[in-house]
Amino acid sequence: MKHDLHNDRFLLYKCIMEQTPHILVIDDDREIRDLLSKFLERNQMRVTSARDGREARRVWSQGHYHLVVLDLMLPGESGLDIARWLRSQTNIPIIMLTAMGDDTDRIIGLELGADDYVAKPFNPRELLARIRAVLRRATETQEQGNGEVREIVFAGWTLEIARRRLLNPAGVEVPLTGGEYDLLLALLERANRVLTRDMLLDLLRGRQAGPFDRAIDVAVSRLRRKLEDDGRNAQLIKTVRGGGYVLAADVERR
Amino acid sequence: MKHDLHNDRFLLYKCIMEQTPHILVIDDDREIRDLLSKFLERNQMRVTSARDGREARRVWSQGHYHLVVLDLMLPGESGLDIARWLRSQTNIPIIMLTAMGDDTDRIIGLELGADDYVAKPFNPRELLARIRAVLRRATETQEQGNGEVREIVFAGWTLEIARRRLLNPAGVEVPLTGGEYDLLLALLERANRVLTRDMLLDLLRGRQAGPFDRAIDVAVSRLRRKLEDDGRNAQLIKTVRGGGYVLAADVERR
DNA sequence: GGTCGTTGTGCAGATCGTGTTTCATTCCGT
DNA sequence: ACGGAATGAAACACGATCTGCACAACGACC
Repeated sequence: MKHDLHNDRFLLYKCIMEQTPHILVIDDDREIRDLLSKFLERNQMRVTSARDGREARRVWSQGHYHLVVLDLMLPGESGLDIARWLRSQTNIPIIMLTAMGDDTDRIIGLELGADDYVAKPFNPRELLARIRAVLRRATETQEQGNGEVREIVFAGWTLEIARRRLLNPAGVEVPLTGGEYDLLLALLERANRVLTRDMLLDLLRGRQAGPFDRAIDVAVSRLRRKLEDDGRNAQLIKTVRGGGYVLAADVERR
Repeated sequence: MKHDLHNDRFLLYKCIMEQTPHILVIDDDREIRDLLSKFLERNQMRVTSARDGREARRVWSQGHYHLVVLDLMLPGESGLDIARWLRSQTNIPIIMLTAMGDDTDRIIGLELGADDYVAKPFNPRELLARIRAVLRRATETQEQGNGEVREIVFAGWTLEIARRRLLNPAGVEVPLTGGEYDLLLALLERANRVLTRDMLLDLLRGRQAGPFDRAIDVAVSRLRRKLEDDGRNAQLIKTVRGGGYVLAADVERR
């Protein structure tokens, strides 16, 4: 599912800026808890797990969570009870793990206020997708009027975050590829600080630089052309020989 | 995020200042009433329900509502009668629940001034999305002074909400299928923001994308053709490679 | 049961983005 | 100056992604 690559990047960015989402997994099966921890953590989420209601409540009181993954079938206290208890505390999003893909379960789950449910046995990737969808819905509705950064202005240019596009000083759109946008954003966010190729590569692609890796150079070159910033006597993106690149300009966040 | 104290206070504040939307659900099926109450309430809405016209009128006179969800098929007094009666009282937004594919009902309902309709059996999330959309339209224009949004104008085209139809710049109707209308509305409502396929699928069908899901692509393609917006150099619906689609145009709500 | 309209899937081809290669140019220490 | 290392930029190549078409599936309506 390559097509949500940019969304992944966006999530990554948000994680760094705000806080990576923190998931509470409640399941009695140790294997599942471990599997989920590993898997979700590999996908930029923090995970805490609990084996039953008692542990869940204890853990709950000690941390802040963004979403709960809850097994409906627990020994002792039922998952439904835990859901009810959670609901009495907050309106945190809940994803239920149910036994059968039965519609009855779904209705019950939704009545109790689950935001989604996943049938067991489940595919971790599917659960991840649903977690993301639920988190997205949760944040989308709340950050309507929120004072987020909408655009970044520098040297007459404007980068619109929501639309992922760049306007030149005359206000005309200059089309950027995904990679170019990411690079520019990375530079702007650390304006006036030198970024090594390693850092940029790690930031943008999450990989290490090979021995003769010119990827960043080329990306910078292409971005410079679009910014009408000639490479030899570049004004905006200055190269630091043996060091990396700096975006040299006053930036204003709005 | 939602569950922390700060945000709870904020929500509380919002509730008091703006009033959480108050929904009146009119349906004879007890299960549906309960399901909707639970589901909507945990999505920050107040819900009152009535099982028939008599109860609806009684409840109506005792409270103040922002939107009505109305089942068309009621025993005794028809849903259409209730809609007519509601219309004689106010211009409160109405969302109709219709039996699957009953086109006649749909037409009548829309002519009576329903703001949207949802086919039964429905996905609660889809209904929620539509409720939010209708409420958003209603309040947005209220703030601008005059009444409800009747149509959305963009790049010369006009989308008539009440009649669910599209007029080209010359004023001629271009017939849209249900899915095409929904897609266009979803794009218009978030104009100039990138929507991933996941989001669109979630918004339109309440489901998540499979690994080779081409549904959205095709839908966009077909919509583009009707909008005379050639795929390769599309002006209205731009594709964001690896990201999704954006409707790029100034939109005016009336 | 047949037909039509709508929506999803598979496939082939076109397009676009990005890394690599290559070579010219610049920088800097010697 | 000279030469090696670093950088800029054009050309190329490959893969990922998008589009359009044809067809299949599905349900509604007659």
